[in-house]
Amino acid sequence: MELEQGAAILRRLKLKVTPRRLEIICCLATEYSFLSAEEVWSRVRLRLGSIGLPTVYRILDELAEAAVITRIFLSNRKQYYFLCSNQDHHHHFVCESCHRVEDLEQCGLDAVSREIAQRSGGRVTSHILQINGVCGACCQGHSGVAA
Amino acid sequence: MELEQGAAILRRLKLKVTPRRLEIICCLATEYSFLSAEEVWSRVRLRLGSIGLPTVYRILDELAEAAVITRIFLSNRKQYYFLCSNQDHHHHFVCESCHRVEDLEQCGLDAVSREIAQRSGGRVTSHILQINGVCGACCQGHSGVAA
DNA sequence: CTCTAAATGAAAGTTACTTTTATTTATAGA
DNA sequence: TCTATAAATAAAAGTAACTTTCATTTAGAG
Repeated sequence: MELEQGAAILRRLKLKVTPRRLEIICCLATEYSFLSAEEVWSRVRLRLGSIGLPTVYRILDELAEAAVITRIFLSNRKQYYFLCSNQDHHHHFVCESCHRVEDLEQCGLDAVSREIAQRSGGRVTSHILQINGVCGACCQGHSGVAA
Repeated sequence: MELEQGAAILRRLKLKVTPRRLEIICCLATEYSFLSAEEVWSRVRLRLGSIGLPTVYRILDELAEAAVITRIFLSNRKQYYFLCSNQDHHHHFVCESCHRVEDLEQCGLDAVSREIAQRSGGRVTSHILQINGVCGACCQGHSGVAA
């Protein structure tokens, strides 16, 4: 992702365009795997020289709240993040071995939202759909990374 | 849920049938809301007299790993748990206001598993599908509980 | 250029679990 | 029923993933 694309995202969110935010967006955009906050921290420190871990947490949280990046749920209680260039609404297949993320076809949950609204008068605000497994490469014996 | 049903679940999992495990299963079975570990702890303490919090965590984790109970994901980083008497594979609509959980129709993700296997040779091990929103009662102005 | 609100760093704090170890208990087998 | 033993539990201490606070810096509007 070009810097200008990151800047455009930040302007759309009415966030100031700062070097830290740009680096974090670029860092995630060049990864095919989901990353923990600490992993993002160590990567962007290489390029920025110094950045505080609370800043990383704050920026990741902003981006996740704005749905620019996706939270990945693992059974440990760490949060992981992934930025997908595909901006249509869709979901992910997450490899538990190498942490690579693949796109899935668009989800069919609009019907579910309508069902809930009609059945009980409720309102859907968000949903989580994440498929976990082991990707093709890892199934064929490539070693993954530690969770 | 009767005690004997809880005992049957534990025997199926090859876990010893202990008063703590039975109380935790019964506690969750009589709730229409998802509960945190601390909430489970305070409820079962009323009936057991005393139980350690690590025991609660261990038992909840065992039951969640065995898919007897469902983990609920919120944006805070606490884990929540829900026991659904419906033992068919299905998913939940979670009210962010009152923490009540409603069943959804059976999910259509078998096709997704097949797609992944065919496309890349990967293997699906589990998935998370959770719909968040505000239930009918809460939309109509009933006050919920604090998250 | 200046001003102001937003962003950041550093340090300390919080909390949701987790580990460890000694003790107790469910239960399989005698 | 009794006993042995492996599993379960309690209590206390520990860990780690964030989070808060507050002083300083900086982006961006005017």
